[in-house]
Formats: sequence, structure tokens, C-alpha cells
Amino acid sequence: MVTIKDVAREAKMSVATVSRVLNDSGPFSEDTRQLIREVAGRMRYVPHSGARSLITSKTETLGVLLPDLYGEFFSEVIRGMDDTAQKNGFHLLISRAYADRHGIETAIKSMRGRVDGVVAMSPDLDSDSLLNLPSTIPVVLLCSVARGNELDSLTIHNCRGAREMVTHLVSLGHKRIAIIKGSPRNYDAAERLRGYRMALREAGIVPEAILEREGDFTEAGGYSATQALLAMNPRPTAIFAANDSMAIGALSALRESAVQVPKEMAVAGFDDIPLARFMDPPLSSVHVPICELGARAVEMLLHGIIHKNDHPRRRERVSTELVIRRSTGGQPAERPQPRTLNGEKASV
Amino acid sequence: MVTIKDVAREAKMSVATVSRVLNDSGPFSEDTRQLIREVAGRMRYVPHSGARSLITSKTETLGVLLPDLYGEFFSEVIRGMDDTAQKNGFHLLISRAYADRHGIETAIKSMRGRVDGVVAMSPDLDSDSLLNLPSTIPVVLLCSVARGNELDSLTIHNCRGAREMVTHLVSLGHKRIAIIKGSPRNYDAAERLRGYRMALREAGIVPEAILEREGDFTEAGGYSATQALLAMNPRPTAIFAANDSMAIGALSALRESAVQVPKEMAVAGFDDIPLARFMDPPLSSVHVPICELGARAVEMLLHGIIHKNDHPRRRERVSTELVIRRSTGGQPAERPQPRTLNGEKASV
DNA sequence: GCCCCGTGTGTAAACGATTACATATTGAAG
DNA sequence: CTTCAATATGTAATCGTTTACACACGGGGC
Repeated sequence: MVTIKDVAREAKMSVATVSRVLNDSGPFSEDTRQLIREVAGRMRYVPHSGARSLITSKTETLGVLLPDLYGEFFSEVIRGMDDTAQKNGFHLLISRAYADRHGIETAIKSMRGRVDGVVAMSPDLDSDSLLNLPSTIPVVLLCSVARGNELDSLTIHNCRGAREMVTHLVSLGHKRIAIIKGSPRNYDAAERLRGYRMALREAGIVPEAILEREGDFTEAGGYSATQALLAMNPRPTAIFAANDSMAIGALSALRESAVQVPKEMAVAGFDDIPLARFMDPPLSSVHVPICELGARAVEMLLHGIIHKNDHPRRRERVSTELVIRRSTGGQPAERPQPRTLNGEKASV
Repeated sequence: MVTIKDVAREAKMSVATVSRVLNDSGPFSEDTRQLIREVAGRMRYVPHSGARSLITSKTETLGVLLPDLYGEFFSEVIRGMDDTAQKNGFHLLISRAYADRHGIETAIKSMRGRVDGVVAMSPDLDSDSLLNLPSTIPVVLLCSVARGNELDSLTIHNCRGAREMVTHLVSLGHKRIAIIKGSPRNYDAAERLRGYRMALREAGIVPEAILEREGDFTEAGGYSATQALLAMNPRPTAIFAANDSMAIGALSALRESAVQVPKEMAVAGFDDIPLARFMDPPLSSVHVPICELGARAVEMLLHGIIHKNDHPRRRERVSTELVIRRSTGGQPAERPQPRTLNGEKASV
């Protein structure tokens, strides 16, 4: 591999001058500039980022810790992150971490010297364990919050979104509304459940434990939870699934049992993944601007990096939006599109 | 940040000894070992990987170049990569690159000194441009091939898979079989088209241009291509979509036009994404072991790294498997399961 | 008592860049 | 002609590690 020394030797200049020209820092003559650029180009010199970051103590890389890479959700989040990262000249170092404390600590440690900051997404973790990290690098918590205000965090407006959807179901006349929950250890799932209950109570309906079925955010989980619900007597008249994958599983189970949607059973999901509107019937859902979630997390992290982690901590939330399609009946719009949320402000 | 020097000073030892103990290399006394480990632990010392990799010239990081992070496909690929990478103590540096030559070259350059090798996935690119890279680091091409044998490459058995599916459709009696193609610049898409034509010719059917509609691998693309097909007279009796997303769009369009599947129109996809069997009717598809694709790519790359890029180049393909569900009719198995691949339980 | 060897430790040179500081060269002002 | 400043370049320290080499010490074989 050709180094800066090689270029210097070839150009009969010192490494300092070469460095100055290539970084366009400090003074140099026009002749020198041309010479060095020509030589560097000819020798196909590429600076060694590792060496550079050692002396500048900037890696221009962001660490991303994910609980598990599953489904469209994560690829969208990553896309949003990569977009903003690249716009700011940063790379993404991605790592799946075991959700336990040891795993996440090990992961962050192994990133020391490789990254300037970390976005940690670990909804399953009680995120306190992140607090006594030995690191002084900025950390942004995604989809979970630290107990105090010690870390920046970005979450979805889960509770409000769920509440809006359930309120909508209530407004359509439903009284027995079931929910397919996610894991209780999952922050998003817990918040969505909270919104569901809140909406019911606001409508004067007492939440019943038997209408709250546990799923695991997969289609299969939604499928079997729905089978259980169908075995009930009386049946619920509406199912609110804590994410779209489970709602899709629910649709599949209902179809198999020849239960008509939305006539006999309304179904709603959460996330509004692109597929939702191609379901049969098109699935009502709570739209989450996933891509922007990732983008915003990176923005927050970059802010922390610029201020050397010495900035007031923020706790932000991105807003959701109700998307009503045919699976909930009511207003049978012909082919409803999710509204564009590109420029949406992530209101706190 | 505490460095090895700080530890050395605190333990009243030289940095060399500290390094030896911490890496368990070279000789040291038991007393020294305990002392240094204690001090390092107490001071929460974490080695600076950047500095280490500068001297060892190993980064233990793999670069991953992706065309665009979209859909479940990519998150699965990344998961497979991360799994194998982590098992071997490697990290993943992920970057979305513009598919043009300049973009991919810039991306690889900017990774110099950060990674030990690169997996480049750029099906849209004529991958020759990768050949005259200034880098001597190992590169594995994913879902595309280099013209010569200069680079390792890993692809899907696209042609064979498509051919099998179309042959199956033929065996069900279909004569007018349409295809919804992907972009002609996409390697996978081109190969799948080739398989489609091959199967038709083998069956004595002459491929017709009018039955080959262009899509873009999205649901929306499949949707509108299908509308065009429905306007034809006579209509085709079967649609083979070059990926599942487009097949799902097709199902959606057929439903809207009240065309019964599979009775009036058989539909098949490619990829067998998890959702496929939750469609209505469950979608026949060509199963691709996506996760393993990523895993295998990383294995190949690691092999190249171990042998310092001085190894015979390989060109591998991962096999697909036909998964027949109800959307193609024929053998209406009650609840057809995909055969178990990578231990997947098809428990619905 | 001498030599040799193994064991434990320290010194210092890398790795490939950036950059503070010193130095050389110029031109202009006095 | 001297002086000063501006400009261009070089020298060398530095970042945080690893590791080749040197060195000190002690014990065993002769």
C-alpha cells in the first residue's frame, strides 16, 4: 500500500507539504499543488483513515447497536441513519448486540477508538445499564429511555398513536376490542399497550386481561394469538395488533376461519409498513416515519459529538399518524395513501 | 480517556509489560499478571482499537457496500453477515453506495484503513469497474459477477430457480405465462428473465415480448404491470413476478379487478420472503436463503483475508428451492409449508 | 567460578498520518 | 544594506498501541 511517505519521496517533497496540499491546509505554491496532486493521483494514493483518526482523534464513524436485525423496520432505520451520516461525512459501524447488559457493554467497549459516538437501540433492555459506561463518548438511545436525563433519547409517540387508533375503533362502535401485545419487556410494546388501555378507559370501557393476548411481533405470533381470540365467546369485534407483522398474521388467521374483515372483525396494526396497503383488505395502521427516526437519531448524535458530549440532554419523540384503510371499515376510502411525511418535524 | 500509559504508570510497570499481560503474549510473572489486571480493571481501561489496528494492520472490520437498503431482503442479508462476522470477531462497516462507478470507488476508497476486506453488493452495476481498484484488499462480489475471475463472487441460482418455477407453471397446463421483470440493468432480474425464457422454450413455447412487463421490484411496480396485463386480450393465465414484492402488488391488482387466484390467474414470486405465506392466497415462490447468502459472503471474504488475498478466486452460487403454495393452484395442499431451510419451522 | 539459558522486564522503533515550530527564501520598506 | 513580514517548506513530536531487541537476574551444569 502506498503511503504519504511514498508520495513525498516520489514528489521530492516532505510529508508535511504533501499532507498540506492533500488536505488543503496551510500555505503552498501553485506549482507544488499541481505536482503533488499529480503524483498522488498517479500513484493512486489513498490516505489511511485509521492513521489519520489516531492523530486527529476523530473517526468519522458512528456506532449503531441493534437488538436484532429483523424485518423491514430495521432496514428502514438503517437507511435513515446512513443517509444523514453520509451527508455529514460519517460512516456507520453496525453491530447486533445481545440485549443483556454484558452484551451491550462489550459491544460499546469493542467500539472504543473506532467510533465518535453510538446510537443504541435496545428496547428490551432496561437501559440503566448504559449509564455507568466507562466511555465519555456521546450515546443516543433509540426506542428506549434512560431513567434520569443522562442520555439523549429518541422514541416513537407510541402511546399517543395507539390511543388514537383505539379511539378510532371505539368511534366506529366497537366495544370489545382485543389487543395483540408485544413482549412486556419491550418498551415500544409496553407503551402501545398503555395507549390502548388509556383509550378504552377514556371511552368508559374497562380493559379486560382476557382481551390482551401476547405476541412476539412476528406474523406467526399474530396468527396464533388471533386463533385464540376466535375461540372466545363472545368474540371481540376488533383486533388492534401492536405491529403490522402481527396484524398480517391476524388477517391470515381470520381468512382461514372465514371471518370477514372488517364486517365481522376489524383489524388494525402499528408501523404502517409499505406492505400494509397491499393487504386484503388494506390494513389500517399507525404510521411511523421509520426512516426519519433513524435520521433524527443520527442528527442528535452528531449534535452531541460536535459539542463534545457537553450539551444539555434531550428527550425527543417522533409523531405518528393514523392511516385508515379498509381493514377497520368505517370510512371505506378507495385507495388511501399514507400522507407524505418527509418533511415532518419530529416534534418533541 | 485512559491509555495504556496511564495503566503502566499506575502499576509502576512499562507499557510493554502491560501490553503483554493484556494480550497474554510473551512471558510475565503471576504477580505481575494479577497486579496489571487489577489496575486495568479498576481504571476501566479499554484498548484503543484504532491505535492497535494501525500497528497490527488488522482492523477486524469488514466493509459492506449496499446498493440501497430496502426491504426485508437487506435486513436479512445483513443479519447473516453480522452473525458470521461476530463469530469471527469482526465488525461490519456498512455503507450505501451510489450504484455508479464513481460512487462505488469513492466508497471503497473511504474505507481504506478502516476495513480488512469488502463485500460489495451492486447488482445494478457492471461490476468491471471494481476491477481496477487501487486496493489490494479482498473483495467479494454479492449478486453480481466480474467478467474475468479476478474477484470472488457469490450469486443466487436465479436462472435455475426461475426456470423451475416456470416449468412448474407449464406442467400445470399454462401456455400464456407472463413475467413481471425487474430492471434490465439488474443482474438478478436479468438472470431470472433468462430462466423464464429458457423454461418456455424447453416447453416448446415461444417467448413473447408482450408478455414481458417491466417492474421495479416494488409492490407498486407489480401492481401497475398487472393492470397492464389484465388489459390484454387474450389475457395470460399465469404471472411470474421476478420478486415477491411485485407478486404481492400483482395479487393486490387482481383482487381489485376481481380476478380469482389461482382459478383465473396463477401467480408466483421469487425470494420467498416470510410474508409470502401470509398472503391471500398464500404465495408460491422460489425460496432464497437470504440470511445464508450474507453469511456465506462473509465466509468467503474471511477466507480471502486469511490468505492475504492470494488465493484462487471462487465463483459460488446458493441454491434456491421451489415453494408451492395456493397462488399457483395445481396441487392445492391444505396448508403447504415451505420445506425447512436453515431450521426454519414453518409453524404458522 | 564460568558459561549458558530461561525468565521477566524495559527501551525504543515502528505503524501512517497531522501539525506546531523552525527555517529558508523572497520582496518591499526604511 | 538592513530589517521585517509574508510565504513556502522541512523537521520532528505526537496519537496509542505492539513487538523486536537488549538487559538483568538467578540457577544449574561443568
